Amino acid sequence: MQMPTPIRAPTWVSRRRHFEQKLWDLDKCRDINQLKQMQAIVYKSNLQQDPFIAPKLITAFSLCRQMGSALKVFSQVPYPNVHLYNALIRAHIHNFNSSQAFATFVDMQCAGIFPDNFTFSFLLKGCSGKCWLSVVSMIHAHVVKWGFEDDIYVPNSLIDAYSKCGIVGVRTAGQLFRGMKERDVVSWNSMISALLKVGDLSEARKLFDEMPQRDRVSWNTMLDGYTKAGEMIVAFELFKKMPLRDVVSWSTMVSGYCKVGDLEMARMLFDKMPSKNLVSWTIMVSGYAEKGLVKEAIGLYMRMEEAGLKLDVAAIVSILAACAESGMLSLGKRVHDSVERSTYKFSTLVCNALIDMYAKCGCLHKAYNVFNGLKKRDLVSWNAMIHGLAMHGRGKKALELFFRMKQEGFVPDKVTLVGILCACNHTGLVDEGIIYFYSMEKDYGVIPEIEHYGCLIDLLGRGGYIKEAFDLARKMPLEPNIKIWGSLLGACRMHKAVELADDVLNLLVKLEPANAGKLSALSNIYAVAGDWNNVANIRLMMKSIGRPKQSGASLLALNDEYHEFTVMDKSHVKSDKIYHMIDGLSQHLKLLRPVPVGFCDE
DNA sequence: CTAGGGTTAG
Repeated sequence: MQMPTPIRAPTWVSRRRHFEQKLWDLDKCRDINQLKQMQAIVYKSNLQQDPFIAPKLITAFSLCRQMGSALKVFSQVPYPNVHLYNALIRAHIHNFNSSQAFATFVDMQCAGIFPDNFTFSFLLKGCSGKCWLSVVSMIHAHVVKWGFEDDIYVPNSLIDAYSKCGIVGVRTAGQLFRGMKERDVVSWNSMISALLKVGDLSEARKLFDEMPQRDRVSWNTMLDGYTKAGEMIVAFELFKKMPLRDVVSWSTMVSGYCKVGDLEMARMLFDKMPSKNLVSWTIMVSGYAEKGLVKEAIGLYMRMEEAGLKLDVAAIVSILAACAESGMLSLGKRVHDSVERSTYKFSTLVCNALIDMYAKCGCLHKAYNVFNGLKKRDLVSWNAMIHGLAMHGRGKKALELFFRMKQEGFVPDKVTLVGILCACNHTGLVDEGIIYFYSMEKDYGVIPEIEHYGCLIDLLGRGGYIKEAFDLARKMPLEPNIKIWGSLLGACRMHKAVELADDVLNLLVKLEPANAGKLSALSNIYAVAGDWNNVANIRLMMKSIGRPKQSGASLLALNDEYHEFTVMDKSHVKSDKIYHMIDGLSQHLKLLRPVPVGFCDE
């Protein structure tokens, strides 16, 4: 039997349906040209005030970064309703303009439009990533006032927003959570994640065990909590217990083992993963790179490329950060090559990572090339370049750049000032450093933090103002950390100040009793000064701690091969020649300049 | 017939 020919709808019907569908999905449109076409159709059909179409247009424009057009659409509706206001609030938040979102919220109330539960969810989303406890509390008050505290979405958003406001916020979130009439899995997960953010593993675990049902996010969140804390044994137990393990679970474990330095275990899990994605590969490659395992890192990176995976911004940035950390220039260059072949070479984020990587690897000219070629520099770009120059003794150049960035209208932040102090420090500009430090709050509104104090103390110590450095460390409003004592110790050694080193010893033992490395540095100071009694004391102390000092090693990369050196290392076959060379070099340096800092600034 | 929640891995 012959099948009847299907009746085809006339083309105009299908075209109309086509447009209807398009209008329906208007808010999902992410292509600006298509969007403009659609807008023309909307205007032609006189639908620009349609209560269903107008919000969609606003959303679409905001997603295409066209806030001007979005605002225009809004202004053409004579009496906007809640939906339209909500759409505009969300549009501002999509464009990272929370203050405009709040302004819209105020406008809306002035216009006599009541907010609804959506309004608050959107506003709270605008607080995420920020630490705005007072703002969140204010929204919370409005939520109570308008009676939305029992709408499950709103308190869930509140928990999330509070959880980003430090320990106080998390406590408030906890109160809110306990007071909720009903909680869903999102409420529990948000609360667990909040507790983990402030490092309260045990409380998080309590909730995790208590919650009525757990989904994969619950398990993965808890797993991540343990891996971030380096608790790999507990993490592994949880991992085994999980009813279902997805890519995230596996990747979390791989990442955790990488972080604790167990690359073998990490690789074993990586190989066993049922499925891998870009993130998993990135974790493993970065893990190798961060630990300086060149062959493994590059080998895996190449396999990743062969597997046809295309790096995204996050992958590039993580791998480059790992390269910067270990000084793995070879892999960093490969990543740069692949960046050059992609559109990411215009990305400020990616270029900043490249600048940092090259600077940390000592390739200042390459860092500078990237910096110069950058179309849109942001504060991070300047900071990375300034810091890079500063670290390598090019303090004058760093300061020059600092003046240029101010000229171009950038406002220095705390990171910039660390770079500036570092520049002064590594160039022997003691007076300048002191001046910058004591005027940074007045000039740039940056209140000195521990890093800034650390720079200044190091600067004073190196400059021979040991007494002043100690006084500052004792009098500063922050608790000195191990790095600060370490730098004071270095200063004592450099200037043979034995009596002050005694003070450091007492404090150091209190702060970090097991840090045998610092103890041995101290014993060296006594040794230099010929105080053999104290040398013996410290050796005894180190013995009682029972952890021999792990000697610090220097790494030198030559043609993708790493050479490791330790103090007095004689293991190299040509070590005699090497030491001969070093002796010659230091003789030469002594003749050049007696000061140990500031030797290579142009 | 509109829209919303958690971000859990790099």
